Amino acid sequence: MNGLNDGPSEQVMRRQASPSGPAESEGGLPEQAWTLLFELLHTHMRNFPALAAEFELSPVQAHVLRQLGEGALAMSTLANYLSCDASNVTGLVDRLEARGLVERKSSEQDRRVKMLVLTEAGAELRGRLMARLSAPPPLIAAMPDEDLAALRDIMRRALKTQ
Amino acid sequence: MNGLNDGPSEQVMRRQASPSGPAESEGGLPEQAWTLLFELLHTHMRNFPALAAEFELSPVQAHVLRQLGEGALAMSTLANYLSCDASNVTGLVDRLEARGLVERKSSEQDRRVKMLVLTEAGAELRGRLMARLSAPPPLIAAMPDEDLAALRDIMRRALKTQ
DNA sequence: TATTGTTATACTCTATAACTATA
DNA sequence: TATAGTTATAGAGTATAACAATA
Repeated sequence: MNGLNDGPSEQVMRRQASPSGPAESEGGLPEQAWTLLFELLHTHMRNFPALAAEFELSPVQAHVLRQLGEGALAMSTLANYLSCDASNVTGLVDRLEARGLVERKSSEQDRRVKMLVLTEAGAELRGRLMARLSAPPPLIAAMPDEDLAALRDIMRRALKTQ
Repeated sequence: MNGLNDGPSEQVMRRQASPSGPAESEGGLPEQAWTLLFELLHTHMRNFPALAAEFELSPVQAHVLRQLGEGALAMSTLANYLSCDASNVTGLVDRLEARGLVERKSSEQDRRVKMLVLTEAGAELRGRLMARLSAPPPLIAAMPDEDLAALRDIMRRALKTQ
């Protein structure tokens, strides 16, 4: 188990929206919209370790599995993706390899490079992880269809323009 | 420095949208909308350690400062908020206290409890951190006003209903 | 010479378990 | 007895620095 208190024994002291950001009414339109998204975002970030722990993965390991689904990746590319030093990736991959989730394959073109690929077990675990990650959180699930469609269209445009 | 490669010496190998989730067209409206938001979310999550490092904070320390801005918090409440064991909070607060950012104050009502408050320096740092966190990311900043207003209104409704 | 990955070392974050001081 | 916080210990994530193999 990882990243969680077991019991619901706590006095929760729930807070209203925006426990952190500036008043939502401040700033221009981008700030107003972002401040609200920020809420959802940080709630999700807070829950991510617990979500990864459901699969007995650390948050970083979950990121690695997520990324590795796209195909083979050089260790250095992974280090870059994770914004961490290459020396970390060695240990990170050691542990994933020990669990039989990934494999190192030496590159033929450049024998310094080691490519990472998911094992069958790794791909299976990744599939379950991705399904879990892709399940809309309650706040999204509760939205009316009209808002969901608008949100989808807005995000489609934004990601396309990017 | 923390959580970052220094140079832009890497071959970036950028990917298109959705490096992870299921096809965006799958599922119902909630899944479609969520899959797109998911993209933005994980990009933000990936950058969070680097962002915290700009203030020489670990990601967790940044979360603590963010949360502590709302007022005094018992150590146990903070542990609950962070979804971590109480024993971690001791060390976490030790380090923040050593840097002069927070203070422990014994509660008068229950002398077992220690309340955490920001010092003046802590409040100042938190202010700069929050300003940085609240700055809309490029993807949001580039949205047309019409989409921003719609997004804001949708999120307002969602957070209110919650 | 420069780059890829490893090893060595040190610090932070995390968990569990045993302890203390209060309640 | 139960709870809030600490201490002790161990494993994982992170950084820097030095290194081997390869380019």
